[in-house]
Amino acid sequence: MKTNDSLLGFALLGLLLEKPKSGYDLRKFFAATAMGSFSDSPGAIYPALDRLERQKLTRATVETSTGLRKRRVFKVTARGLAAFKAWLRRPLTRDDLIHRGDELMLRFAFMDQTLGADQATAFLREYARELEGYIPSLKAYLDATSVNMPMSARLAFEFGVQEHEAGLKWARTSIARYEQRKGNQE
Amino acid sequence: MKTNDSLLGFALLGLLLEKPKSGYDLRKFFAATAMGSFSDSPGAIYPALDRLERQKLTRATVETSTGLRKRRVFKVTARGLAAFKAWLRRPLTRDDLIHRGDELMLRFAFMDQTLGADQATAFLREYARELEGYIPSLKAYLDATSVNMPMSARLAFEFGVQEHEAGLKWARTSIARYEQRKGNQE
DNA sequence: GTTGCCATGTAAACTGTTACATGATTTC
DNA sequence: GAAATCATGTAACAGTTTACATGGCAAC
Repeated sequence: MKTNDSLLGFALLGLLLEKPKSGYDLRKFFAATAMGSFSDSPGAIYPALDRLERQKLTRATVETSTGLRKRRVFKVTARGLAAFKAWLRRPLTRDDLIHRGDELMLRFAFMDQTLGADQATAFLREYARELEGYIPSLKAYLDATSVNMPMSARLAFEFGVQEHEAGLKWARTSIARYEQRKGNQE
Repeated sequence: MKTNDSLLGFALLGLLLEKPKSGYDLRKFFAATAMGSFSDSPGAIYPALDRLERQKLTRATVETSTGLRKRRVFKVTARGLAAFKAWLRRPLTRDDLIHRGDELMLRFAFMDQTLGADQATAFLREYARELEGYIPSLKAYLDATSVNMPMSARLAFEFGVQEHEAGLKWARTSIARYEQRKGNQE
């Protein structure tokens, strides 16, 4: 079921799940919100929409009613929803932590909407646990190798460590917020 | 002097400036250190080295002496050093902050070595100042739009804000460290 | 009747991924 | 002489950027 390796495809699916949209709507959305780091260029979005449709993850219907030029409005199919959920549920690896932090955040952002709060909380716990293992090993590596680095190189490396530490802190307070909300609802 | 838009090209220049190396050396380095998020695949590195050479930013000399298979060892030319410095000195824009954080860190990592501590400190000050302007506007945007977001989407957005706050904190302590070192040397 | 916005699309160039191919030399 | 390691490279494919092209309608 390996859809498409491009983050853009999943971002589009997630946005289309909320409500069917045209390519132009999506472009405007990306231009307005600077979400993730997706470009609003037609040369990226229209081909990506074509790919989704070829894989039958979306289906387009042409609107002429609106008076303006014809719009192609895309809806996510059942197959598309399944592929999207499979993406959200992928196991979290250390490699994701190191090389695909953006993708993890994108997945999490859509999780509440699509899988519910419990799954979102479980994801945060997994994320935190993985960081708890990774950060010490990264620090050990830094200590071992940074001795003869120029100062700015060492500081840049430390920045990387601190980013992960900020991520861990964020995950913990986020878990607490989910639990708090759950407590209030009962 | 617009070299090459690929970060990899600049990363290679920076590493070659420290000491001339072969493609294989560079691959091993990327494999061992997971620096930035550069791949150690030959399909990325050898073509990138070819590009640098075509632009006369590096020059290769073939070694046969080592006994093994011939190595192509790359040296940065004067032109290459100039292009590299121009890259390091590019003005820092808000767009860099939002979309090219990795590139800024890579530039900073090489700064001490190539431009000296004073320029590196100046860069940190610019970075901090730009963040001081950007973070409040990002928070205002978050407050305005997050009201009707699902919780996980709002949290993902907050993560983005907190990453920038961690960056600001990092920049301030890094400036202090440069100043401290300068004080000690005098 | 020209400017501007809505809305779609395409073509060329560049970069990176994956996977394969090759040649030489040391080690067992 | 088989396997491992050193070292270089290429071919096919996917995705993005940039820039251009087009067409209809609205407003002035």
